[in-house]
Amino acid sequence: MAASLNIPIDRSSPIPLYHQVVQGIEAMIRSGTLEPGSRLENEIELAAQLNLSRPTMRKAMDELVRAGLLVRKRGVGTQVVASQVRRHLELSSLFDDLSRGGKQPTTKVLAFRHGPAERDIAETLQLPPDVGVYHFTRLRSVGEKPLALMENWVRDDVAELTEEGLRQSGMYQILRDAGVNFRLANQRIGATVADEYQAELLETAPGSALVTMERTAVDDTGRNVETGRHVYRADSYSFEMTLVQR
Amino acid sequence: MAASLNIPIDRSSPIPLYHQVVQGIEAMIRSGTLEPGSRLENEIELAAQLNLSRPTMRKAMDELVRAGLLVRKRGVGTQVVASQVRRHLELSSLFDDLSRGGKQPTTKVLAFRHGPAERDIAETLQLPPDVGVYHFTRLRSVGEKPLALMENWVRDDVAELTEEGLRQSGMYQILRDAGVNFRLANQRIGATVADEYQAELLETAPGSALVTMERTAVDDTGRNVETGRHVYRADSYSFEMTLVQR
DNA sequence: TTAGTGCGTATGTGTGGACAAACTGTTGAC
DNA sequence: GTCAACAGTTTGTCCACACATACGCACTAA
Repeated sequence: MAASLNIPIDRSSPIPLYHQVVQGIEAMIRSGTLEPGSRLENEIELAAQLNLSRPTMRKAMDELVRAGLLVRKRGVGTQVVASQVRRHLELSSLFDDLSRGGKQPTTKVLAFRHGPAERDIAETLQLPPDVGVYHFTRLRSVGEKPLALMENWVRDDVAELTEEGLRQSGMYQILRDAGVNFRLANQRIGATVADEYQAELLETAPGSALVTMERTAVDDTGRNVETGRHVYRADSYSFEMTLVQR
Repeated sequence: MAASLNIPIDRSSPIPLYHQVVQGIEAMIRSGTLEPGSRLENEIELAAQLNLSRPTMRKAMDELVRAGLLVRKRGVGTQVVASQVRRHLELSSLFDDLSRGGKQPTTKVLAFRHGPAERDIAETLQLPPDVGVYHFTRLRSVGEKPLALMENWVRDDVAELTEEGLRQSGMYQILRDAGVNFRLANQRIGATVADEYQAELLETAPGSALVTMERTAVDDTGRNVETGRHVYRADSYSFEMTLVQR
């Protein structure tokens, strides 16, 4: 038996119709109203039920297929994916992640400098000659437990950063508030073992495992705004993601 | 000056028109014909140049925006992203990755078993009661250099696996050849340090850093086909990806 | 000089229709 | 009884059109 949708569509809302449908179906899947593995009515029928055109309905379903929540097969139909799906790895900061998880992250600024960039950083960020960088190192903890040691470089023509500001909130939040719209980031995840310096700060033993992450973030004007090198205690942090076949 | 496109469109090809455009633009960007940061003509004009409708043109550009190669701004136009963009982290095996990189991966099967699943594995794979698993451990090397130690479980109702087959090619290749269409995978990346067993096999020192990866893969019918726990030498392997803000 | 207004331009959203291609189950021939 | 051809269903692709909305710039008025 194919499942119908019962989603309120508000045509006066500023939220696009297809996105209202996306939110509605996602809510039904995550709440269990649409069971894993169940089959949906065909596109034409669903569009008619919600008084939408088929292209609009399809656009909504396209997004859900990309997100990995639905699976389509020509000549057969559309199904809800059986396994639970995490949200796609997002372009967010550790601070936001922890905050959303109900944790209380605290930040200690270990070093803070503002000036011209070293050559390798200037190259990584593709900096014009007259643009400098903020360079700072932070220790991020949850409760009393240190979690991450983070070194970052931010070009100084996108926002004004202060040591005080970095203590108060996440770097990404500050940059977003300053009008930076992040678009994408190149990221590399690896592993290393703690040296004495890292071990002392992270309150772990030298030689214990650390997750390493290097990231360079790009804004909507195509500038490389920020690059950083982070290490995380492996016993407290790992990267989870859902990969979707295209 | 806004850039035009010069892409051959073959309307008799089985490849959809919008995908031909995607391939064409991507090729122009990667070859440098379209320079990073350069602006494209507007959608209407580009569609006209290629004798396509605007929706088709937009669908192509949508994909490139999602892939992080283009950036659009309403009222302004479409630009090529300045920084170089890696391909999105794909649902592929280490074997494929190495082969594409021109390497010659070799595989040693350390253990191979076929039978009923342990309870935690049965739960992870959501196995029906009468389905068993293949359980095997492999050592993957490039040249003489060991790179990864991989333990996997595969449900036995999707394909027939043999020790010999696993020596010859990658697990994903075997499963694909057997008609399994992978759709998505949940994956977790972390770090650990090598114990004596791992160190000996990977020809490194106990206590050296290893990248860990756990993955469960889902096929297009929604079944959890495979799960595995891998460790990689951190000095030889890391995970690279491009995150795209949506 | 400067702040605000308006207009042109480009992308964003939504509709309707047409035909193609793939999969499934059934029918019919041998 | 087996297998191939066929028809029905459903998603995939493509087009033409209309209107909404955001951005940037030039012009205007205080």
